[in-house]
Amino acid sequence: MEVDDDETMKPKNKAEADHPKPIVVILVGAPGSGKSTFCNHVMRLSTRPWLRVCQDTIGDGKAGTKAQCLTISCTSLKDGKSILIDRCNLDKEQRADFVKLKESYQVDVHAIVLDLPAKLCISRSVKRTGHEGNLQGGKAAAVVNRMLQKKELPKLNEGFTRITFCQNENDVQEAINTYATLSSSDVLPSGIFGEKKTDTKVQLGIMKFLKRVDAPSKVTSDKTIRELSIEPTKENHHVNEGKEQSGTCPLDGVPTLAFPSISTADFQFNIEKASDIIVETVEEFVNKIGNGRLVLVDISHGSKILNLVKSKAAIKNIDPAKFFTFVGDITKLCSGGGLHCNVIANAANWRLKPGGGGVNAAIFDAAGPDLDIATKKRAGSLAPGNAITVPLPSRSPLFSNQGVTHVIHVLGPNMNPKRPNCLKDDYNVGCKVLHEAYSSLFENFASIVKTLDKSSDEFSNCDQKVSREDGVSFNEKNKKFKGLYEVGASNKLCSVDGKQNAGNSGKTGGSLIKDWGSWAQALYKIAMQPEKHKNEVIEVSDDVVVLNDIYPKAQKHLLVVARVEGLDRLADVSQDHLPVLRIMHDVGAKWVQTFLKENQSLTFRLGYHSAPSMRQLHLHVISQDFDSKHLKNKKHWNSFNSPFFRDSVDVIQEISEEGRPTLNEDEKFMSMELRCNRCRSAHPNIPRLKSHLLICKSPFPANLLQNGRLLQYAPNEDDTNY
DNA sequence: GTTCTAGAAC
DNA sequence: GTTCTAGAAC
Repeated sequence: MEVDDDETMKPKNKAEADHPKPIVVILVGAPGSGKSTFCNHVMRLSTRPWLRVCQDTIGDGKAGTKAQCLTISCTSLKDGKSILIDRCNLDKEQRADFVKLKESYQVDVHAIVLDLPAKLCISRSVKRTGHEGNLQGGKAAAVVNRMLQKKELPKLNEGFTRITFCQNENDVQEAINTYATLSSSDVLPSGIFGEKKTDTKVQLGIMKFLKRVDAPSKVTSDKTIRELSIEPTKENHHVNEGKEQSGTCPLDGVPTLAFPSISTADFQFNIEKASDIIVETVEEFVNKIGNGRLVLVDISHGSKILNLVKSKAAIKNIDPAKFFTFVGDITKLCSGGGLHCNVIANAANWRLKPGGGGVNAAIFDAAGPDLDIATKKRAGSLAPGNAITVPLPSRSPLFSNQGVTHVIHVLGPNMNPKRPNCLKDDYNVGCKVLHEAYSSLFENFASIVKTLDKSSDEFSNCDQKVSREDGVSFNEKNKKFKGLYEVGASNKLCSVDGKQNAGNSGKTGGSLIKDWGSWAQALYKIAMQPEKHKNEVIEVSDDVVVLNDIYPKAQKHLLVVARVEGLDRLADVSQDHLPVLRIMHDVGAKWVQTFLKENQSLTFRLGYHSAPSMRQLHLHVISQDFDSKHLKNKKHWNSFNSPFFRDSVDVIQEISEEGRPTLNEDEKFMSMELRCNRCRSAHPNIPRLKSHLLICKSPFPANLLQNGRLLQYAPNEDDTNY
């Protein structure tokens, strides 16, 4: 791909050169940060017509109002003059009206953030005399301090096309040079420049969730910051190789789809036609993606497709907050460009295979082998004009480093005779297929946004911050409990008089005493006297009683309770109990078949809690949707979705082979991070997990699919009509 | 097991 | 200010 060495882009046609677009540059900085100096330097050196709009002097040399600043800004933009908004603009609200000029006048709006040390601003303010804003001397310190407290750094989603952060004099000088040398016809690339990764405001909760409670300690040098910016010069790419920063992308809470131009590279689709289709389809979908936004990304500064799309989108008046173009590497938008995109589109090949060069190779490469595996689970191929969403496993570097939760593979039409399914020059079909491809892509994204909307207005925290690999070894046994287990096992069949000691029954003849609270006796009482609990019991036999869990943790949640006196919990089980365990399993499995006849989409798991809260051995028969208002906390989740839950089939096998079951009683299982039982993605809290569960359609992990641990609908040949 | 609630997190 | 967690009481 073509890469411009020059940061600026020259106009692509004569019309553009004849009518250069003015730009709005909003200075953001405390008093004393050097805003006026910045403006003066730029205006002195620049050949472009500029107007400095300074609220301190706008009223005939005296302080004026924001409205006056806006009026004069409008007039200047109409005259083709670029403007420098020289006021503090420290919070979003102060800037908003000026950012809106972008829509009214179809101009780029840039921010220059003079984020210099407070001390410096104060000392300059204190020292200076004759300041336009009458802010000097002793009171300056207090004012600057107060203003800095409510400082809100600008973000792209406010509507800025470009933001430059300056944290020291060198940064300022560089920004002055950039703007001073900007001719009337030059256009600066979009994006965030010069942002210090260490200053990124990452919420503590998120860091904690990532198990990176310590704030990032690595201070990046100024040079490094530039390398991490989105400027994709060859040199930068080389230097920056393998140096992505992880988890430090600003979280602005907006679901964002980054997508490359489909079919215009290797598939040689006409760029002019492609740009029309992109803009048309974006226009069609921009109001169907909720609070989401679409970003067309290209790695090259001089990208023709980006420029074409940008200008056509402006003509169509597409909301620039909902759709914009971005120069950067689509696999490094967060770490390299400061733009968090939770979803990225891949210009895939029909086999959905890695490699081949271009975006496809880059994305598969950056995502690691997990993307290939996850893709294969979804589909083996893709037809032109289609798109398919693949949730990215959380261990993928693209997930952990860039916050990408989904990759949408898209296949566009091919016009290249050297590639499969070439349409030759049939643009009638080609345009239709490309439109379909983008439609399908945006539909996929819309459905992701929809599900995220359900979960929270603070979307970004949900999936993006998930990154850590499991820190807990599932097979690790807890020594303390293993010891207790052995005592329990040695006391097998030790009878307990529950009636005599209802509140404190336990094992005698050993040191292990299990103190069952009075509230923990309910199942025991029902198992012993089911006739007294006819309303609760749905099946009773000599060996078991079956009842609905009164606080079901899923759509279907039954308990099969053993009617063996003294068999309080799994720790009490020995080979002597194998028959009753098998009966419990069979009864559970029979109920599953009943439920599956009603609802074929359910999946069930049968198992025991390693350390139950309720007395009397009971088998949980639970559907795997976990769609229940009673599932409220981490313990609820982990008791069914960590090694704490022991599958009935495994328990039976272990007892048969080793004489006793493995217990995973350790409290650590209850505090494990909340991971989806299907796709294994981690979630920060129960509400977010539950929102995710409602939409996750991933297949169950391999370990659950083995040994009959999961019970699912299997069509019976007798039931078929053919 | 749940409910209640303080206080932490957002 | 609201949401969420986690510990105590039952």
